[in-house]
Amino acid sequence: MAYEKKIPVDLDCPLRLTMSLIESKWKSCILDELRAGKPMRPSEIHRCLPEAAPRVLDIQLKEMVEDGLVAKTIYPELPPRSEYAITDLGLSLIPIIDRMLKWGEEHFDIFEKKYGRKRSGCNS
Amino acid sequence: MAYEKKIPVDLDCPLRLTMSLIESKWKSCILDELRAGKPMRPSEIHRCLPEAAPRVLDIQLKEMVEDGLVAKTIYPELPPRSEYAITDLGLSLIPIIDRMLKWGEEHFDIFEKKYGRKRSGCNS
DNA sequence: TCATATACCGAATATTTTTTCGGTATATGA
DNA sequence: TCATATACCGAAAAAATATTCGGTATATGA
Repeated sequence: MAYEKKIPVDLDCPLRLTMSLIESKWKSCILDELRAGKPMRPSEIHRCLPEAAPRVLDIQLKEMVEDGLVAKTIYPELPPRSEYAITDLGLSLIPIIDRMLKWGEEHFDIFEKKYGRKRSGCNS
Repeated sequence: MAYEKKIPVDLDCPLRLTMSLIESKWKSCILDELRAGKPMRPSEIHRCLPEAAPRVLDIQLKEMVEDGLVAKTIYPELPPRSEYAITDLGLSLIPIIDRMLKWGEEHFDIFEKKYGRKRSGCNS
């Protein structure tokens, strides 16, 4: 099968474990989108994270389901409909996401000055 | 030059900014090693993180210096000696590292059961 | 009829990250 | 003398990740 992670998560140490669950480019943003608890359709998530290629979101959502951070519901309709919702486990990561968000806001200027302007991407 | 990141950090959103500073495989572990404030020599860090290839630590330390998370002192001696110490900026990330560490400890069992045993790596 | 939207997947490509290997130079102790 | 340790770097290979493209199937509305 394509796109299978060799080692699903890193069990080397607790820190690496946590990191490995969220370090893929868009996972933290996905959690941030789902944090409110409202289930979202993939297309909705895509629209919120326009910088991310849809395929990557597919893959990362799938991994997050596998890891138990997100739950998927498929509605047997046509055209197809499915929804992703944050789980309790995923929710327990939100305080971490929050701190990172806050840290990023507080220190944005330093890095913008240092490495240039540009700004678009995810709407946090 | 080899091993230069195309985009030093991700300025798309505050969350990605923070993530991009620490998402490389060993950066969070390096911060965790340096958190106490005691400057460490590269060889010392290597010994604490035996799973990491020395070259990677070199590279990631260099990036962290560039990003301002870590400060480097070179002593003009022979054989060469240098030390890396966490900066105030790096220190401000420690609460995040801490939460991730704690989360990892609290949820280790789930993932160990799910994805297998194995345990070595960094000594947190 | 035809473009659009839906969710998802495989394959190929591109990019990034990590790792391995070899080399610089010099001091120390066996 | 010789292996070892020190810090660091470049190049190349390997591995992991991200991206792009095209395809499945079907309902809706123009």
